[in-house]
Amino acid sequence: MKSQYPLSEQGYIQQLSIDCVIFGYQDKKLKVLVPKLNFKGEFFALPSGFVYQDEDIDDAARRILRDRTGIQDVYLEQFNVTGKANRSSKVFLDRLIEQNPELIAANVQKLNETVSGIGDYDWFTRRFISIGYYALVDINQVTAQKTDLDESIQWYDLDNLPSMIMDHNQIIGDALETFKLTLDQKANAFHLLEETFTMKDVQELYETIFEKQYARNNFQKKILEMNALERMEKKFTGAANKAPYLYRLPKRE
Amino acid sequence: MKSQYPLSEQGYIQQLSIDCVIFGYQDKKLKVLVPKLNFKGEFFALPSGFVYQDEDIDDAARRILRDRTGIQDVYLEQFNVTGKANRSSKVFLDRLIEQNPELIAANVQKLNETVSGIGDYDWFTRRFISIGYYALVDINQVTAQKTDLDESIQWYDLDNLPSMIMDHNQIIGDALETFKLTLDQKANAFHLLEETFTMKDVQELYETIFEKQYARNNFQKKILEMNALERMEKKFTGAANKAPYLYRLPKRE
DNA sequence: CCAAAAGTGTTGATTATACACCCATGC
DNA sequence: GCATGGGTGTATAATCAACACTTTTGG
Repeated sequence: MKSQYPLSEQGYIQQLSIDCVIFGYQDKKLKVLVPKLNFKGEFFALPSGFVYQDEDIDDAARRILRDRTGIQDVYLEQFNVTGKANRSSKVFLDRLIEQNPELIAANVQKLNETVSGIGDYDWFTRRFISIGYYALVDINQVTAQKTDLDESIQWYDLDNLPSMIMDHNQIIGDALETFKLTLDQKANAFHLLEETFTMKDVQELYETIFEKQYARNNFQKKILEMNALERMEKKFTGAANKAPYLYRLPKRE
Repeated sequence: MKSQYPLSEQGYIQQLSIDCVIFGYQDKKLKVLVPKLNFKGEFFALPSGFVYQDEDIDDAARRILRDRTGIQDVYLEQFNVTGKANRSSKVFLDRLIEQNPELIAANVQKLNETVSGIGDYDWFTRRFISIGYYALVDINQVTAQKTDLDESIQWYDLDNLPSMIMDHNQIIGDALETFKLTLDQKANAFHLLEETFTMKDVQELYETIFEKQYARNNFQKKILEMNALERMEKKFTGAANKAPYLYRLPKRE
């Protein structure tokens, strides 16, 4: 996926980037998958990328997720566009170079090997319009893999995010806001759970997302009345109590 | 606002356009302001434009509205991004040229005088990502003015729109859908009315938008409970009945 | 004083929340 | 049988829609 050529010659649409906010859920916590860039200094950046000339923007978002995190076939929603005139990664890149002075050395080959190689400085520091996507993934099903670009890629609790480059913290906030605001409408929170799940799982998820408690029986009614779930066989856990039903999203054809 | 230079040299962001859907309301009908292009043939196109390098996308949308329709200071909302790989105006432009063969004549000066001058054919027929904005305007306050680019600019009933170029009919549909879906949340429908209005005006507006009837008293309660309106003095119409209160949106500071 | 339309209060239905009960499960 | 947690039914509260009544206005 990497290229010897500078970004400006790889057939991308100019000045347009896609930023992906990947939400996961575990232990009653909402989490975001955040890569840490493989440079000296603390540089956390959302999985981002550009759009090929012959590629739908939705496909670009999926490709970026796949290449950067190893995650395939996830639920995706576009949530907004950030387009301030002064929005560029110049401040971030200059700070990065300052802390990684070897990058300006005449090691041209190495520069071009890194995707954000400083050979692309001019291209990269132009003003960028960013289309934001959020993804909802089953954190257990997915094993995020870092690329050469990343020193690490890790899940962070939503209330304990690292300080990120540019406006990426802001973008995460916008993604969360849109997710919560449209959740009832889209009924998409289930994508954060495993393929099958109990009603208790759903309730705990909702309680985490909206930060409030629900009554067990009424919650069950509300969810089932959406007719969005398929009831499966019971789940025998070995515990000394009635086995709960399992549910899943109906197979999409 | 026009330029002798081709579009590619005017400092726009490449392959990024803004399309504006301007909603108005009159005689219990929702309307959209649609310019008809000043060429032979029936070419209806949303007011569209591009984003300058040093310009916020929101500002660009406002500028496009102002330059193309004469409308200033309107309520604007970004609603989505259309980014299919095969999205370009090539089909439309070729049809336009076919019906306007004089455009390919060697009259270079005239070509460059028109904003969509065919001198820009290559630039213009590239794939474009479109950011959609919808505007809500007071149809009485606003007198749309056509530019040289337009043969006419006219309000069309939403249920009687002309067949438009590219995916512009689709974009209008998306704009309307988002408007309706977020209306309660944003409480922004009032921007379609005059500066002051009666509760009956509001009710008729809502009945038009949602295509259903409301009970007068309950509707009044619902609207007032939003606390979004300021009650003014009464409106004496001369009719032999109780004068209704006037309302307005509180002055924004 | 009357007709017309606006404003507001009151009732009834619907829906949402709280409470209660029963059921399955493994020890 | 009993403790535990799940499923479902019922009562209560709150919300929303329907009805009724009063007020204002100009003739």
